[in-house]
Amino acid sequence: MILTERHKELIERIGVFHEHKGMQPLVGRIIGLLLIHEEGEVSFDEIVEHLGVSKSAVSNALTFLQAKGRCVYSTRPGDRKRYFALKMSDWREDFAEELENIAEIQKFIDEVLEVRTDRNPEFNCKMKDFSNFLGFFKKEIPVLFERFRRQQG
Amino acid sequence: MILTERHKELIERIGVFHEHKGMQPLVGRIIGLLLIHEEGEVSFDEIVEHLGVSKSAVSNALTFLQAKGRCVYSTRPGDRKRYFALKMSDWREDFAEELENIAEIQKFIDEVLEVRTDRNPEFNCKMKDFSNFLGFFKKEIPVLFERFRRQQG
DNA sequence: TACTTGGTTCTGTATTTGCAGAACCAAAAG
DNA sequence: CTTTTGGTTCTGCAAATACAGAACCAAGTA
Repeated sequence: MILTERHKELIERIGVFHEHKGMQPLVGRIIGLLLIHEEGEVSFDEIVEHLGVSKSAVSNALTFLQAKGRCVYSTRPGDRKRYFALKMSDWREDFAEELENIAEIQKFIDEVLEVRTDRNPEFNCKMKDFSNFLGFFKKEIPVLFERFRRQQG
Repeated sequence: MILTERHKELIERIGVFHEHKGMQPLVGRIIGLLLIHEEGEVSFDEIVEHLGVSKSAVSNALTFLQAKGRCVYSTRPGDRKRYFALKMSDWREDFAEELENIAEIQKFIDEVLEVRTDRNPEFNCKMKDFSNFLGFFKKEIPVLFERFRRQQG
């Protein structure tokens, strides 16, 4: 597959987006390439060539993506190459996990409430309120997915 | 206020949590300290002493937190010190913003769908499905807050 | 057997990050 | 005016990051 300027520019932007989420630059670019590539499956050396980076960098980035469960590879009979693809099928679990991660702050809020005195009841009250919302939010996550499923039919 | 070992250890854990979100270490520690401190308002030099860091580092971290709108300071008559506090009142807006941020991936998914061919319809279909969910999710965010408000009465 | 292919692991390095320390500045106090 | 207080800005550096390049390895090929 030949990448146009538009493709390349979009890959860069997807890369930067993922950098902001804490991933290393190349990992984000690879996600972009795997999203954009027509077949959805891209060989190791195609990644090296399209992104213009070293084999070692690609090897490390792919190991990371596989460890995170965001990427898998398949092989083909009579072909030693590995063809890498995103696990798009897992978007529900991945997204739910992200939501639960941001709600993790509740654990800390609750621990803080345990060690706080009553000297600033208003502050404590707002924290308690936030904690209650986070508890509510976590319970609502599966409900949200269920409602989406029904709405889609 | 004197910080116990438990306080200090909790501040560290809150710091690491925020580091994972992409903040620099000291910023996370300061958030922890402001959460734990009884009065909720902490002077500049108290931060320096409790966290054992330099004035310059604290100055930069506080500037960052204020720019992000997560922190404000107040002053007291006849006292030139600034007392810093978290904007706990803004947790709704902050949390909503975080949710919208993680849903931002939809923009990229849609752009990718525009440039993709039909050579892998199954992959495209899963992406479309994800995009639809993200659209649904964004609309549901305010609904979620409203339902929480009613439930709390 | 030696050679190629496909990828991994090791070593070194340019760049970036995160902070310390000192110089600095503005406002208040003496 | 000089000194002190409270905080900011500038300079420099130690450590971490992210990658290149080379050595390396296992499995297949000639």
